[in-house]
Amino acid sequence: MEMDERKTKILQAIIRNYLETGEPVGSRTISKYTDLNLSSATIRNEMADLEEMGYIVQPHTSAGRIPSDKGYRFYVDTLMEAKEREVADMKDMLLERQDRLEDMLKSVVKILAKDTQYATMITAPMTHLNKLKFIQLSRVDSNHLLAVVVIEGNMIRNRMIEVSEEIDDETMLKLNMLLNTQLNGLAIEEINLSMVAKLKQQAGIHSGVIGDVIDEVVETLSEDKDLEVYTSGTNNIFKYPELADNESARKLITAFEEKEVLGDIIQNSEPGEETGIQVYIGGENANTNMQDCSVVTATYDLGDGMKGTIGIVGPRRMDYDKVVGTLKSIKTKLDDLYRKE
Amino acid sequence: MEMDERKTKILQAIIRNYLETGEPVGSRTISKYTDLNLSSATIRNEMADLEEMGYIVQPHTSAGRIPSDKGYRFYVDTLMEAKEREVADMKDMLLERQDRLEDMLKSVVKILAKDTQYATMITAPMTHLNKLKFIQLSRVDSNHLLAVVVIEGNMIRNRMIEVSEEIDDETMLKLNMLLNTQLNGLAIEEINLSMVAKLKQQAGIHSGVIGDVIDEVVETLSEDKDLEVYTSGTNNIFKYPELADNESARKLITAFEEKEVLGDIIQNSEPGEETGIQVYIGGENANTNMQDCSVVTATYDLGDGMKGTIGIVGPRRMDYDKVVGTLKSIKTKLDDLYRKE
DNA sequence: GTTAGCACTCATTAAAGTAGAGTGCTAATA
DNA sequence: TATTAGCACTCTACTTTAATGAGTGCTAAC
Repeated sequence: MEMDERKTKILQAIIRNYLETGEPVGSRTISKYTDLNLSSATIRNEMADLEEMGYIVQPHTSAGRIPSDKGYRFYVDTLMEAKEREVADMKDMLLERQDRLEDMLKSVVKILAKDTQYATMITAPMTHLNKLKFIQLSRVDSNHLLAVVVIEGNMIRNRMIEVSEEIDDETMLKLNMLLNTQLNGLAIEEINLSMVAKLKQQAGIHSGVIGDVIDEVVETLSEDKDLEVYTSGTNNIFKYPELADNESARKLITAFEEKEVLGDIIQNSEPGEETGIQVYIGGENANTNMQDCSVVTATYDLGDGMKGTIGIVGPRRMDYDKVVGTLKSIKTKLDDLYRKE
Repeated sequence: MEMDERKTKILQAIIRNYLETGEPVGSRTISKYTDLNLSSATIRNEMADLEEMGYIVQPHTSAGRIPSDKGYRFYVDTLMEAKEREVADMKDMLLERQDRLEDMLKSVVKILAKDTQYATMITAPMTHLNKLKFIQLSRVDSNHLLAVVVIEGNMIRNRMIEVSEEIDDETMLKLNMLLNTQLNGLAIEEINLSMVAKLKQQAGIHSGVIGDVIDEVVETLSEDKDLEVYTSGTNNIFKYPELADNESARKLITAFEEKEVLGDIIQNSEPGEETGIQVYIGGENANTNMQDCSVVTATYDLGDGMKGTIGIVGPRRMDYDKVVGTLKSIKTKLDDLYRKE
């Protein structure tokens, strides 16, 4: 049996209706809902077919139908019309362009959660592929040095280093020069052992300090592998009965608390062809805690290889049109934001 | 009517039992539970008295009694024996003394949540009373300066500053000198307008940049008013039926997501006499979202006026002995940690 | 002052009955 | 051949009723 136009229309009507109400939809409803002018009996026959094909299921005999994962998938792939949607407040916010990326991300998830009424998350752009732009070593007090590392894209990392020997101003200057001339422009993968040895040699009697510093720099650079994830609107899950029961809620809250888990989910999402947007429906999610819900992710790109991901988590019956539309719009904005200049 | 020893014993027995089971306790249970050798009828009479005095309540006629807020209060104030409790893992962790305070705090809440099975939170030590220790201004690229500010206690803040005019090395050196000689050792409150004016004057043609920098510095220093709060074990609330229903859970999750709210709660807690530990039972909580639960806070002190707060949130019938004991122990450890040296 | 005994209350649970939504199937219709 | 009206059937959700039992308050006896 294959999908004809009428079946498609009916399936669409079922899904649309179910997205709205959250109740199984019956044949009579569809008979009136659509402009097909078919009796409920005919619809019933078609629905039996759709069920056989696996697009819809019955929670129990004598209930209406609800979309299966396959049904949603069909809807998302071929039926959905996601128009870019303006998000209020977002525009102003992005125009201001907070100088702290962190604050910007926090604002984005927050606005997104408020706008969509789902739980949202966003990862800071990954930087471990990036290049060292600038290192500054300063003496804070007699036995503490401060290493500030700036990475391409102006991400800043700093680190206190304890030193046993006191270091005079002249040496500081020399060390700074050394570090900057040798390391700038390198990606972390390029900092290998032989280079470290060379640096240490050049540092002479201060090779110990240089060693420490480089260790710290490398660690600093690799450290954002446990990348930051910001979340918002977790409480929105209580708006959807299918997620609000004790067990599901616990699972989700746990997942949202353990940012590492979130990071995995969000990071493993394929960039998703041309759009950069991916939809994972129910069982399609790799993470077991997420198989009761749907996750939509969007990869944004701030240029210089700095990519991050936005994720929206809601019930299976989430408003895919709206969510995808919103994400498209935000993705575009973020992509444009830094690239323009 | 006043509290005699027998009433006290009975009240204690009721509370202990209720803390364990979460079920209203009846007179017969107490009659067997205690070593008073009294019949249930006698207990009933005493319980009627205790109810009249407001220490216990009946959910409904023909149910046993449960402690009222007043009852818990009495228990916490005079009946509880909180012995310091070792927390596994904690010791090792603190000995290592992560160089990033942030990581340390994250570990603490995590371990605490795992140990107590309640939801936990911790604030980073407040620094806004602290003094500027060190400022470093560096040129990152032609139109970006990086300001790194180190505060007493080695808290680091940094900030990118956009400048229109390019600044040469010599000027950078001068500006750095100027900033450090003039501002070091000052608390934020001491940086006033006349001082800023003076600095600008001294900076001559670069007064614009100096102005920007000072603005940023001041903002940077004040910025940790929206202080960091780390949380863990939020999902533990689902372990306690009285908090796990939809409405209560939503409230709590929301509170835990909005760190500002948490910050208020945790910050407004009185240091709590000699122990530094405070217990807020049910309605005693100022925040409306928290009135279904109990909150125990402890103020820790890393020296140099750097104080932070730990909070544990659980049901009214939380194991106060354990929680207070644990907090005492951790508080001591944290207090000692940095002070020793 | 303490306790045994008893009537009473009320939440909880189970069982039974009712209503209604929706289906599948059949036979009639266009 | 496709569509539809009609009907018996199914199953959930809700309401009602009854049974159970834990626990109380009170009284009278010890």
